[in-house]
Amino acid sequence: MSERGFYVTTPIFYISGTPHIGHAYTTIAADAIVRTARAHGPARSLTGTDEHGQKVANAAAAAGMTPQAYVDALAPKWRELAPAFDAHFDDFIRTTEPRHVKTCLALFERMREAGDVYEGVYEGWYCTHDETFWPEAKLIDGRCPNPECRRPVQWLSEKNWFFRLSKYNEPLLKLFRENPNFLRPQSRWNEMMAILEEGLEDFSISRSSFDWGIPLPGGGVLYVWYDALINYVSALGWPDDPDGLFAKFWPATHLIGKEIARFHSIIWPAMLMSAGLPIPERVFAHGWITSDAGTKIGKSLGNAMDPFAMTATFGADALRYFLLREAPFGSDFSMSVEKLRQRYNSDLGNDLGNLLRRSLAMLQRYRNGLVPDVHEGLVQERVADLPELVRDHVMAFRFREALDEIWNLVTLLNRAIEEQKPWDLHKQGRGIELDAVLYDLVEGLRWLAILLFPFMPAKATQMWQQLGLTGTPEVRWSDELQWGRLAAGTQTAPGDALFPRIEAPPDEEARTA
RNA sequence: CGCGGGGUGGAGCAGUCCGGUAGCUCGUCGGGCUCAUAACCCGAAGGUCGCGAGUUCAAAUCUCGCCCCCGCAACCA
Repeated sequence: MSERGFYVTTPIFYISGTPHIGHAYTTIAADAIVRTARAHGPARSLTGTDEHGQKVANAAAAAGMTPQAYVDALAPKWRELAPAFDAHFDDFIRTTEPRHVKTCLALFERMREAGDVYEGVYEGWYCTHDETFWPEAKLIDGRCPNPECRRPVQWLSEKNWFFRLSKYNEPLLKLFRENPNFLRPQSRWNEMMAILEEGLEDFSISRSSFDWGIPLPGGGVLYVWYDALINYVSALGWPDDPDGLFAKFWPATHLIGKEIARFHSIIWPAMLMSAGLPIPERVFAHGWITSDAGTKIGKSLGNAMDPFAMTATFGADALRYFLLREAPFGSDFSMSVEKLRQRYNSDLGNDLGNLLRRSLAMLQRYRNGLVPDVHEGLVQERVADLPELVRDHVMAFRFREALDEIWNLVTLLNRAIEEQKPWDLHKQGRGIELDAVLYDLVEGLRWLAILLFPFMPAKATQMWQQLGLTGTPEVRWSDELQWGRLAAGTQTAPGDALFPRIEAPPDEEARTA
């Protein structure tokens, strides 16, 4: 890694929504990647809330509150999201904070100076109920095309600021063609290329029909999406950059859901180009989590799995593991409490948890829990290239592949026990061979704790402590993933089962919201 | 012609871009072991890779057509 730090962001969450498994997914993935990056060099992560827009204003009015009081009341539930999943973010930004307002206005000004912001008339058929403008062609019998609405629409027009997005059509095409990795996975790249090839149109970046937004000098407020995207640089202190964060960490890696790929891979880069700032390093749009029936998880469908309830049953680390191991990152996948339970029992309980327990139990029984002399050999050879493999996978968002590699070590150690049969070595008094196996096991487990820390920070720390180590496995990989760092004579401390078996499927409450 | 995803052994999925003995997890069956969370290890059974045609020495993979499932088209990550 270069001197420049690694910077990953989640989208900022729309404040009046309800946290669901999808938010947890993005949050967890961002946390795993930043923890991995931090094991190699400086790294920073950001999440936050998107608090402007007419919907928020309306909801606040309905609740009899000012918009500010309303968002202040809702912000805590989003702050609690990350900690509930053992995720740690270096910063949490709210779009109502002064630092964000300042940055937005500065960026707007830059774009205007560049000649990319101009005044125009924003008009179209408007459905008051849905708060949406519809193109003429979409209307059905002159009414709102939303099947659940179908109300009459009215012609609205207001004077607003427009962003000359069309000017960046060619530069964006060039970007996509020359740097296919700018947007991953491939399916999203294809989709966005199609949009670019169709041609981009300028769009309105301000509103004058309501006032819950960032006020512009000449009147009106910024369009909520325009304002929202800027959070990624306002959190770094641009343009003043008092702490040098922008210089050190920009450009970012944006982790998003596939439905907002257009905003992050087309509009946002265009805005940055206009302002003369570097575009994001990469945008990765992950897939959606669906229920067993293959239907999308969403509050409106009434099938949202409550991620908080799931952590109550299985623990945050198990949920983290499941989400990152179950499917290739980027595709949709379905989840259920039953699937989670199965993976929990087989991968975590049987393979990993049981490995730790049986290893420490033998060490306890045969060597009073003291780590024997360092043994170099086959296991050492086999794991030599593991850290690099895992790191490369994680940094390319291949979480599942990273975990597959790590699990190869789990299997290797379990197999080593079967093949070496420590209980026989003990009975036969073959102490040197017994020490060799036992060392391979505990040192292998130490490696596992370090490698698994980004995925399961709490459980990896428990492993660390049972191995008799102090602190946490949050260490520099280049320093600590050296075979033989586990010192002879270390007193191990076997403890509770890492992942106690969960037999009965949890009640239905855990799977519906 | 609205957009997109998908159809691979009992279940869930990789593999498809860059053709070449069809792989993983779970489950099932058999065996081994007894350190361990009835866990672990080994082996086996089980698939004409949705259908048809084409290209090719060779197709799950490329081309064309068709069938079926699902999501989006509502500011839901």
